[in-house]
Amino acid sequence: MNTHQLFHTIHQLSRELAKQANHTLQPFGLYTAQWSVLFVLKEKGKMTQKELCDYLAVEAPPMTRTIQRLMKQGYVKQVTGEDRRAKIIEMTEQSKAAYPEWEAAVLQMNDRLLIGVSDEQREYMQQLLSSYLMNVKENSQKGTLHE
Amino acid sequence: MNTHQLFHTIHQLSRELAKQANHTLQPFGLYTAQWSVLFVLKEKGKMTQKELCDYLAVEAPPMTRTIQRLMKQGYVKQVTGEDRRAKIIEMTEQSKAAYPEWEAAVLQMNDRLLIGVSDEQREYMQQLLSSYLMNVKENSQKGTLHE
DNA sequence: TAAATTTAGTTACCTAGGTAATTAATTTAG
DNA sequence: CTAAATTAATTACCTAGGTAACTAAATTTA
Repeated sequence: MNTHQLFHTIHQLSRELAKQANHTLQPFGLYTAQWSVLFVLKEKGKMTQKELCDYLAVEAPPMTRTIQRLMKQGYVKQVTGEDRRAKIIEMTEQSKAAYPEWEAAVLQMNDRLLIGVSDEQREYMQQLLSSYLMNVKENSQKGTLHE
Repeated sequence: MNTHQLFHTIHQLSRELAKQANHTLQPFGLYTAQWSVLFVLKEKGKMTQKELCDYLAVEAPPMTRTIQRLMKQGYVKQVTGEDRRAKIIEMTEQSKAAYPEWEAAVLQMNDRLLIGVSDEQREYMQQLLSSYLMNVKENSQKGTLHE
């Protein structure tokens, strides 16, 4: 009963947060997947698609789709670098200009959703979840390891 | 930075756990969505689709799909009751017979993924996440409330 | 250096879940 | 008792993300 419940709560919370985020981003024509890429690009500067995949822990195909969509909207541009396989992604002037407004909306949402959760609780929750995530990633490989 | 990170960790953990669960259930021809329904039916007995939706916090359309699939596999049957709008869902003899094997595999997986997380930590994590989830659901309505 | 292997990205197809609109049955008002 | 409103489920279409198979470029290896 216990472990099932934990799984279910995490899953439900993830969906609920995504729903809220999409609702918050809707006025700007953005969805959570696109927002996550823009957020990372703003923090880290230009990156290849591979680096974005690794950083966001997403497989390559969904990343391709998200980036193609961001390009269509004019929020991101692709540049070919030294390695002609890789595509370097960077924000456009347009999205750099609009970014502060998007971020403000997201931060306001985060604050609203965390009303009633103390800083300490949030901090500890982050710590527990990170450690659990690491465990899952480590222990998942044991099933497929050969000896 | 903090609240973004929390969101990201929850999302990533949810996906990683689903991936593991799908991998565990694959030999039985089941996916997580189907398993979650079978698990609830086993615990609670026969239920209408609406009750399943409420219990699992999933919208009606995905539930319709999951149930149709379970019916095709012969794991579940639909019965019309008093209220001829509602469809009552119950497990078949086939799935009742196979259930213990499925459950054993899932419990073994849960235990494996929780290696390195103490019972206390798991308990507290559950508590924090539940309280956060309740918060999110409450505070989400404030945005759309009229006064 | 030529051949084999690896790597970055894309395409096609899959599951999971959400919203909006629709249908049919049931309740509630008038 | 009839008309309006509500409710359970479905259909159609959307986003998010995953796997497998493929292409093209770069790197290893023989």
